[in-house]
Amino acid sequence: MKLEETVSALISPNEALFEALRREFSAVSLPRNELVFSVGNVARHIFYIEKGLARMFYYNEAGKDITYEFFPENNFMAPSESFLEQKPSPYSIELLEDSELRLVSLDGLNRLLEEFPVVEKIKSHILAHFLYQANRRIVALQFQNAPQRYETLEQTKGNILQRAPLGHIASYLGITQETLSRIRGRK
Amino acid sequence: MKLEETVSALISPNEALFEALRREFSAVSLPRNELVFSVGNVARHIFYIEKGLARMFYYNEAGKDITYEFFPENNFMAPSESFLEQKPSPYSIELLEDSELRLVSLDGLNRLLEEFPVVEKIKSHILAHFLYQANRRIVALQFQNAPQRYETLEQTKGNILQRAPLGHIASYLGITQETLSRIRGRK
DNA sequence: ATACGATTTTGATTTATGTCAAAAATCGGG
DNA sequence: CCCGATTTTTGACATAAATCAAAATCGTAT
Repeated sequence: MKLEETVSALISPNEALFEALRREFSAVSLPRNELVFSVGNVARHIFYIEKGLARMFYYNEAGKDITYEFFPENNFMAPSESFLEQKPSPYSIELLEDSELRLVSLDGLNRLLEEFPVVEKIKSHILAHFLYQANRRIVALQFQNAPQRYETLEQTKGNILQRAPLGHIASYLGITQETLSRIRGRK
Repeated sequence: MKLEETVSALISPNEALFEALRREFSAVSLPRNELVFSVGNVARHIFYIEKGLARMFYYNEAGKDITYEFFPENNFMAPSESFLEQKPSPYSIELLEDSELRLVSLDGLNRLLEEFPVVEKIKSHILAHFLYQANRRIVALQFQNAPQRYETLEQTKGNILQRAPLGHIASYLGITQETLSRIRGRK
């Protein structure tokens, strides 16, 4: 079970905790194109993606579909602000491949936190990890040009390039798909 | 004491904890232009800025000084990844105004965490807050044009516009100072 | 294997923003 | 209060990337 492995890497293993995790995290297999969470709702779950690929996206003022982030297997994924603050999310999440997910509800997470205070550390770790990713993203968007950002993505999440459609990758990079196609062409 | 107020807003107050905070967070007043932390070092402190204004910045490959973030009074501030993972930081922090800071060392923080497990919650809160900020930043940089980003900054951190020099604001927005000057001119 | 729709590429043109240079305004120390 | 240094503005031009349009390619269901 991938979730267990990820958790083990964060804290010293503990069988009682693992049992609780198995109890609180339900497993579900969903097909490609499934909308796992949709805009306007309050997030009621945190997901862990054991297999497959998902993307979180939003529609900008012009109504354009913009990919905010990709989540390949072995990652936690959630509209964090919506989930933690229990407010409506501007983002949706959809699957780009047939996927296997684990999900925990807010109640489930709170039970875990109460029973195993060490879970707060896992939470910190996950948040910190999200934050580092976001930081790198900002640096890239702030002062790299399009080919450099593509290069950066290739280095950090190379497999996404083969797995996600062009348009999604382009909006993730903050460019149009025509520009991305040209960048690819020149290499 | 501002730090206490901020902490009180996050968890239910507790005099013993406050006393420990006073013990572990030293206070220091520093003048404008002071370099509080510099690139290449491993961060040994987390700062809380009670009064004044600071900025975190880095030099990109072209050697250009780029402002990554501004920290006005009543904010926690740190090269988080460097501090939490104890590795060298690509960022420096300098004061843009005479400031009053509180700072806690990693040891100090660990003592607090051990003595008051609830501090882990404060940590999660702070990380979550940083993450939300970063998320908004990414959305702005990903698909807003320069005037829109300026507008967004005006709405979210309007006072910075009067307090920080043009060049720093421009690099924060991912544009040149000439472009920023023109945006201001047209309004 | 074929055909249709979706995705990607290519081309021509426009636009936003960068670059380089110099003038104007502002700031801070003596 | 004044002067040199720094910061901001303005101008002319260059360039990266957007837009609009159409052609080519790919993937999938029949």
